[in-house]
Amino acid sequence: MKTRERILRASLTLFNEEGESNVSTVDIADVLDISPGNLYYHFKGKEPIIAELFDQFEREINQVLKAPIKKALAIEDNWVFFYILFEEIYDFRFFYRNITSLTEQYPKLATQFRKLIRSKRQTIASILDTLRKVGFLEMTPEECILLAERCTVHVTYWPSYQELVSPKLTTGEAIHAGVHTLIGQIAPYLPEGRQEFLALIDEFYSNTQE
Amino acid sequence: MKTRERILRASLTLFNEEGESNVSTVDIADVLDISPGNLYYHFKGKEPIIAELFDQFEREINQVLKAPIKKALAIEDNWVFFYILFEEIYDFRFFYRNITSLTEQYPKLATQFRKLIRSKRQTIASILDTLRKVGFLEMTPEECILLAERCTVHVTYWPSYQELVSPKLTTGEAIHAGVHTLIGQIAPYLPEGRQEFLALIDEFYSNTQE
DNA sequence: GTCTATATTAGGATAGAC
DNA sequence: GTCTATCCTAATATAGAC
Repeated sequence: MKTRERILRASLTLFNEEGESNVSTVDIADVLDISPGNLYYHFKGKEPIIAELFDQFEREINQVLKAPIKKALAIEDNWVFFYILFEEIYDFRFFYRNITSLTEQYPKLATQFRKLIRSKRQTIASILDTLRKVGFLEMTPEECILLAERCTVHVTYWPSYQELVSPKLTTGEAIHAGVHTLIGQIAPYLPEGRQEFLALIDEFYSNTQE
Repeated sequence: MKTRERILRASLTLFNEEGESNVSTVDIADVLDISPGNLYYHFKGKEPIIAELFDQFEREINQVLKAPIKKALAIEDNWVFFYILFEEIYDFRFFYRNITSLTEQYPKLATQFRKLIRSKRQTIASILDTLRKVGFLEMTPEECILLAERCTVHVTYWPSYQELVSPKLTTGEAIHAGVHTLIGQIAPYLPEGRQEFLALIDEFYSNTQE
């Protein structure tokens, strides 16, 4: 693998594990056994590294976001959609752990992040709206918009919350808990059988663990 | 006002406005027109300042949290409760803007913050449970617990979300939007009339603006 | 209590040899 | 492309005079 690519990978790992602000250019060079000078030959500093990582994240998440729009969704597809969305976020979770300080330090990120969140909200809203129109969910269009916004907050901040209150969970457990809580948010709009619905999602999770 | 107290006030303002990591001890000394040496006479650095600010926040928020438990609640009292809770959080919002990096840098904070969030969840859960028991909300005890957790995530991260997606809102507008969205989360468990319920909260807000 | 002056350190960044 | 050496800067922290 080329040095440039190795720097990106190592940075992502370190940022996720230690938090971006706790990782210096020297730290990155250290784990790669290259000199700081070498690192600076490839990237002028942390900022361009982060910018490139974000571009990569943006591309991947946009793949995820545009997938469900294509087809009318079966219910289980939605669960899968949220699992994949959370997994993607976990892969680049350092962006979410400290959104505010990152966007303060790298103003370009603020614009990109805002745009990303808007896309997420938009996608979630159209999924919910589809489910509403086919009668699977019983709600007004206004409620649908509010719900989409709450779901957006949820997918954006759940990983941070989880890490704060239960730092010992594995990623898989944290993601499942996130999806479960998210679905719990949608369940009350089912015309009936919301308990059964929540049980189904747990069953689904158990199956994926085998 | 004593210098020690002035340092605390100025630090809180600066932290809220600029973000904790963007404020140095020299910055704090500057706005107060005192020397960095003088600041270090009163506090050994930013850490003890932050620790003392958090203690203060903890005391105040605990006042807020234990209030609603005392009495059976009228519905409007709950709105007021959430307004006050959000206001308190906004007063010390720098803690919430970057929970993760703060708790990484000051590990003591992590423990305290976790405890605080547990109290919040506990209080919200008992409010909801009361409303459930009197039949105002229709849900199982399990749903009640899930809802309390979602509400906790919401009050914890809403300010950050709001600041990210709509940085131009005034504090008052942001808080109202936060309460509105929060109530929207509870509304679906009303046996009936959830639209009217949401309209009520807006009306309530308009009244407070006069 | 408060100041000035200074020490220390860590991180970001570059020049020039290989 | 990579290294070594070095510089610059900002932030933390302390010593000692007033």
